[in-house]
Amino acid sequence: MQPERAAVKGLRTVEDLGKREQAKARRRSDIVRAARDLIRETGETDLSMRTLAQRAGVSLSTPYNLFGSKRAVVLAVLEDERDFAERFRKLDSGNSIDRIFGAHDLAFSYYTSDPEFYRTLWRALLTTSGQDDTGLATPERLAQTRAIWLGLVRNAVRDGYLASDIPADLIMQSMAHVTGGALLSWAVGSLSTSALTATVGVGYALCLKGSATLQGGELLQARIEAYQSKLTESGKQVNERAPETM
Amino acid sequence: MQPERAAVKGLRTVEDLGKREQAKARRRSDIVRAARDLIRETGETDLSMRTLAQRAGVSLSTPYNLFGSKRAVVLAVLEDERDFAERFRKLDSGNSIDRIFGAHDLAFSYYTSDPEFYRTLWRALLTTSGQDDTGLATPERLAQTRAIWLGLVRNAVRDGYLASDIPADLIMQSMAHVTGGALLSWAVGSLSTSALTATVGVGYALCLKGSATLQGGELLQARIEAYQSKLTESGKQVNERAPETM
DNA sequence: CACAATATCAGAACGTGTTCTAATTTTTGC
DNA sequence: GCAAAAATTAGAACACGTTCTGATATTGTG
Repeated sequence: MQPERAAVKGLRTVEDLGKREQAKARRRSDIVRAARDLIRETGETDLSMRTLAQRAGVSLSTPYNLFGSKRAVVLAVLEDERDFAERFRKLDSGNSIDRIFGAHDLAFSYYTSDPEFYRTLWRALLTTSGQDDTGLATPERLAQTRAIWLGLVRNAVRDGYLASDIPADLIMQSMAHVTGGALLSWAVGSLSTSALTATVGVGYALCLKGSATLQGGELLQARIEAYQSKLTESGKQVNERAPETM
Repeated sequence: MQPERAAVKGLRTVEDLGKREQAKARRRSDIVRAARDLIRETGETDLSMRTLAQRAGVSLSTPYNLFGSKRAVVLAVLEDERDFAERFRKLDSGNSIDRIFGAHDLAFSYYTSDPEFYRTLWRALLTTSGQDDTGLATPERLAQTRAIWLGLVRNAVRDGYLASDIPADLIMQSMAHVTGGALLSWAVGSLSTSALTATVGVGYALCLKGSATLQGGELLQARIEAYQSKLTESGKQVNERAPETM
């Protein structure tokens, strides 16, 4: 609302927000950076708002003024870290099925490349009570990733890999739930990092194969078998526990 | 360990555990009952360990002695409430595909019949830190439900509804993750109670259809369309938000 | 420059899950 | 019965997320 008011008064442009807003932005990024560094350093030790404020050189009240809750801070860290949309645009390999799983591998490469970090992040998101309206992601991020994945699935339909009898929305929603369930199991420790990507990949492939044409079915079957061999491979080292829900 | 020691000394049978163990069992059930009643009454107001102890007529330390954590108490409430395995045995309708979705409807009827109660329960499970080994369910319960669902899927394979090229374990795991993701979305409030059962049903059907034979594919397609109409029906009243993860 | 608005600050405070200590009660084993 | 063992108890304590209050500095406006 501030920029709007400023625009009405004709004193400031959107780029130059005045010293007040500049200082706020600086503090905001200080806090996010401090949170990220703290998680990276202490790892499993969950970051507390008091140590966070101290590290950011800021009062305990300030994060609450600027973000509203610890959950919001963690969310900001998550979005600051993941430039998924940008990196996503750079990948255009193979057919529309390949591109779906390319996006999947890209998305989960964040988690598998730094498991401690993202596990702590996820755990912090789950632990802090969601009494405010914020869910597990920012509305903007939600809309963005939703649009991306919906486009991917629709392209697969367009290219004749998926039949059009089942709405792309439903398929995408099931895939999203597979993601959520797997990440939940992973966050609580009952799904190993080495099995994470492949497990979700199998889930995606199954959901998609449910509405696949003959042509798409072959590609998806190959995907499933590839992920399956990865699973048996990693399953030898780590004794896998059963999934949590049902 | 105690009953084992008693059996060695030959003083007590398994049924008669001595007054000490009897009193412990009584306190245990008192605490579980008090927790259940408190959630049922106060609903959204999360139950605190102090009010719980007071309600159960017990010290604050006792729940920690007998259960170990708040999470464990909530877990006990959940298991005390759901006699799924018993009620499951009583349903034997139609073919093996029908039976899968019968079990699904039964399982989720718990949630939809008393949403406030189970939402609070789930939220308490998520919120309390899982630093101990307990996940989202007791190991025994986990093994039990896992065996049930694995049997259901394997029966569908046996009856020729599903091909055997994809292991039943993988299919079941994907279904479990659909469940977990949907329940997570539901717990944080981004999936409405009216859409819960149908949404998960579609996810199940998609996962299964991914490895279905022609015969099974038709049954599953019918399921999907039935759930789909339920979703558009309930979607008119409630404005649905997008799923959280991905 | 001076006044008003705004934001941060230090710090206390509340309620939470959890742990700990010392005292007390209850059961067990002989 | 009596001593030992085991469990519960009251209560303080700790760290946490969050909120609130009043003081203090910083910025915008005339």
